[in-house]
Amino acid sequence: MMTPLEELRHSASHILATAVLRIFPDAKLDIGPPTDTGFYYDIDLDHKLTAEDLARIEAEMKKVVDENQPFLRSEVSRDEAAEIVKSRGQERYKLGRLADIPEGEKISFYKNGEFMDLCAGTHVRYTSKVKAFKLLSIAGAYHRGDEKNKQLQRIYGTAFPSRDELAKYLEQMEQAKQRDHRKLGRDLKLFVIDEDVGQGLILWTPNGSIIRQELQNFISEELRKQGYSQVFTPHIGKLELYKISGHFPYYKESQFTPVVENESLARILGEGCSCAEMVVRLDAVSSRLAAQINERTGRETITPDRVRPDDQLIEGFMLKPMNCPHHIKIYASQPRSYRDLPVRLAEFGTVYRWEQSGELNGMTRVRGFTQDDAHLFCTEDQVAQELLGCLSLVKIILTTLGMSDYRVRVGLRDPDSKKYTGQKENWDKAEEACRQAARTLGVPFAEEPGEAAFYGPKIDFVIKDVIGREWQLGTVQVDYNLPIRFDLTYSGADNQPHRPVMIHRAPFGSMERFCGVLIEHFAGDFPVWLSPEQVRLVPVSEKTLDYSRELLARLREAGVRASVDEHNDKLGAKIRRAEIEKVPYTLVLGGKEAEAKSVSIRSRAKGDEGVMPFDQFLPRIQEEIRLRSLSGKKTPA
RNA sequence: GCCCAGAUAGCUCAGUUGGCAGAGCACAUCCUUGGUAAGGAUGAGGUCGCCGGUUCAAAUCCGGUUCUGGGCUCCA
Repeated sequence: MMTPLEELRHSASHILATAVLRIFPDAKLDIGPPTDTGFYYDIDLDHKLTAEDLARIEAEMKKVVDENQPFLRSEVSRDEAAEIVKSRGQERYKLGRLADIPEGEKISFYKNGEFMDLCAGTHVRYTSKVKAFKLLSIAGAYHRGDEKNKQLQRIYGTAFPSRDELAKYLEQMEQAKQRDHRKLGRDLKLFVIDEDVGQGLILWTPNGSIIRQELQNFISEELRKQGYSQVFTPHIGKLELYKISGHFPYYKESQFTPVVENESLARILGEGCSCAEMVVRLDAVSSRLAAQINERTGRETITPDRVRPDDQLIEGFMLKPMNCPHHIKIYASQPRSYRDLPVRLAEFGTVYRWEQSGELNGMTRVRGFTQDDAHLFCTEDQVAQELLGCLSLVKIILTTLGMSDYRVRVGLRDPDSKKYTGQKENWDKAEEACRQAARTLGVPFAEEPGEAAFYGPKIDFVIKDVIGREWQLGTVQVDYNLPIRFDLTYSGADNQPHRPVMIHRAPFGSMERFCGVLIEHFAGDFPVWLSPEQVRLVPVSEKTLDYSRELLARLREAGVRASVDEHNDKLGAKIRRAEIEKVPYTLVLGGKEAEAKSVSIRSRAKGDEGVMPFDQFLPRIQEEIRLRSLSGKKTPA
């Protein structure tokens, strides 16, 4: 059953189809459902739709609305339905859609004017009910969402019960555009992406680097409190490392091509090795490694066809697509006792993944990014406690940033599938631990069977920003697989080797995505502790330039980020500049202030706050920074 | 990767049927020395994304390519 709004939008999509068929009678229709924000219709049409076509179609839709056609439902048999579809020349997609309807379910059509569509309904009574609508864009969309199928043209639009609501929605879209991190990133000089450096590779400019550094400092402080050790590891690792972990060639598609050693490359070229052969050899492993992995995992994890003689193997390195193998090697670098556990290794680790070019987006979807990563090595019994620790960290940081609106998804195994590694009892324990941990947060959480990784259950964080958009950021994952593949052990109280459990966690995902979300969350109005420039000193005239410079030195000495506006402009223009650059505090310095060693405070949050001695202002802002207070933030619109 | 649309000064954009490259903001210099969101004048700044083609002549037309945007697919 549709909500009234969905009904309205669904009806709008039928009106869209009606209009399209009037203009392009040979259009073949697929489906046209309502969405969260509007509706679309997928259409197969040789003519490439243009923006002008969109205007024409919209005008025709208005006519259909004015014609005030009733939406009429009729129920028919399966054979009759097929006949209707064929008689209208719509068999290309509609017959397939008809076949999707389960046996025994009612088959219905909805008719308005000359248009009739296979449709479960429901609809508004008359086309005239759809008063406030707008077509928004044309996009390509694969039939049934499968990239192997033909790509259809999708027309997106939206509809609301009233024109006011439509106008409000369009206004909201406009505002969202204003706070887009790509726009703010450029305006506030936070980051750039350069064509010559590469797509999806972020260059953090000085201002953005300050924000990232402050966040990292903050996270690091919390990690130290929680007993983490910070480590550094290189950006590359040998191909074999990822063959042991199983990431290569399994995730080869989403990794940068391996860096092949010069000697290896020269030898292969000398042999006149074909491309196909080269690919096989890249994937291949030595018989020694295959035997090891198969022994450890207790099954034929590496099949004999992947094994090649040593002289055919290709030596090379990979840009690391994840940090775990490196951290595992740190764990494995010395004997571990149960008394040492948990070992918590944290790193702001930069990883590289080959995202498809069409899905790159600003800072939120990139090819090189730095995870706030950590790997916890613990005993079975410690898993639950460690999960709690991970979640409390998330809670502290999100609360500090004023992002307390979030939910978690607990990914559990699919009870019917056999793809999971590890023992059932461990899974049961780990899943229950995830469930319990999520419960302690006091935020909504959903259990999703089948969403677990093959090596363990996980907890995902979905964060809602101030304008209601949701962002999937980090995850916490329990892993039984890698400790086996790397043969990790610790000595237990019984003096026997035991297998540790690993927890992977990157609660904020990556610094890039997190900062991107943060930019939009704050609309660039960062709290004082995160602001690249915390104080702008504005001399009323050149006469107080010296006083301004004196205060600048004192602020810098005190660790406050500040600058003097030395432009030859009037006060109003300097205030405006500070306002546009979103500096939280502007100190206006005229003759009176210089005389009294005071400052006239204008804050981003409250405007003109009056005059105060500088010696009083300094501790005030220092305290605000120290507390990582949100109070300096402009109240969100 | 696929579909569609773009790319002109640091930014936002104009540029007609192919005929000398434009505006506003920002920037620099000078005048002005000021009291809470734009004082005035002058100036500098461009191989019109890149490569090739058509043409007497290309920002403009054609082909290719790179990047960007909106979607689709994907996201360990």
